[in-house]
Amino acid sequence: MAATTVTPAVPRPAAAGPAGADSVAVPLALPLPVLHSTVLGWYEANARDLPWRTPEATPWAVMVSEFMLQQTPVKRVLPAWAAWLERWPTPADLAAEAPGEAVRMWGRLGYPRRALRLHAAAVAITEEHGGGVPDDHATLLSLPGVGEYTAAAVASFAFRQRHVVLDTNVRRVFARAVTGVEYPAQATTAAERRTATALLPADAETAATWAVAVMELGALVCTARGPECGDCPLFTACVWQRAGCPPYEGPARRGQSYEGTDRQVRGKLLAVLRAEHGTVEQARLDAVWPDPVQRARALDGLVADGLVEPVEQGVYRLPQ
DNA sequence: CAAGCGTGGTC
DNA sequence: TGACCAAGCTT
Repeated sequence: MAATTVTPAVPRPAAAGPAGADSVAVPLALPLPVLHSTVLGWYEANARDLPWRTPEATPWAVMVSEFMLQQTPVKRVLPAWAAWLERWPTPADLAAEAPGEAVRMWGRLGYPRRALRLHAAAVAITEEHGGGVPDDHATLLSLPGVGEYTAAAVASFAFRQRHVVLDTNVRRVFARAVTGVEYPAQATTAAERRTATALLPADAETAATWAVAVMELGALVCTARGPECGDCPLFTACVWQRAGCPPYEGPARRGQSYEGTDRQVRGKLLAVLRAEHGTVEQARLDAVWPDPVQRARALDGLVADGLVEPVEQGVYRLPQ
């Protein structure tokens, strides 16, 4: 079958060259409609049964899931998400509480600044947007803790709109299937965005399902390590596969050291504060880490971030 | 824009 | 076992 050339949905300015000169050649050996039906069919048969994907899931429930899923695996999010929504079924419910309660409820999901930002987003929704999660991308993007990905995800998944949803899974699927490399670059490029735009179904409802379907393919089959190419619906079309699965070439991908870092100390300090419902004396915090310099730096950082509130000299608590 | 930000699991 | 990974955001 001949390779299909896909023209971007949003053409570049004419000044960039003759018409079509800047079109994105997508050497996927599949016509676009076949690509769509292949991935959508795979999704229908293989999608996980996740609670935030059910018709009963409110936009707020979808938004909470997106915050929690930022860098945290689905398995750990599932129970936390259910407990969160049980306690705070609407943005107003969360906004009515102290930010420290959000931090406490966040538990051990990691990156607790997300809890603070989710609380701040709930306050903004309640005070500035009539209590309902905004349905347009730009307004979503203006909320604390909502970046390009999360705004597109909420608009797409909760409101069934047509958006390019580029997360780490989608980027990896396109890197392999379309570009023919094992891993995408560290930062999202304009070329990636053009490719994703070119492949997005025209119909909004279809595009919304397409977005979650490609993500799911990346999460379940086209994984970072040990992809199950034998189970992949794009096996025969995949450019990386056709090239013989060449290994990643490029700069070493950044590792996340943790042992001995300020992050580890912050985690230990905050764990003490989370477990204590009142105030905490300095001595209890001093017990979590031997180095007083690093300990002080970590605590200062938590205070600067608003995750910890100094009450008086040597006494701290979660923010009220 | 590269670096910083938690926590747990995997190979 | 240490490096890498997990639906990113902010500065």
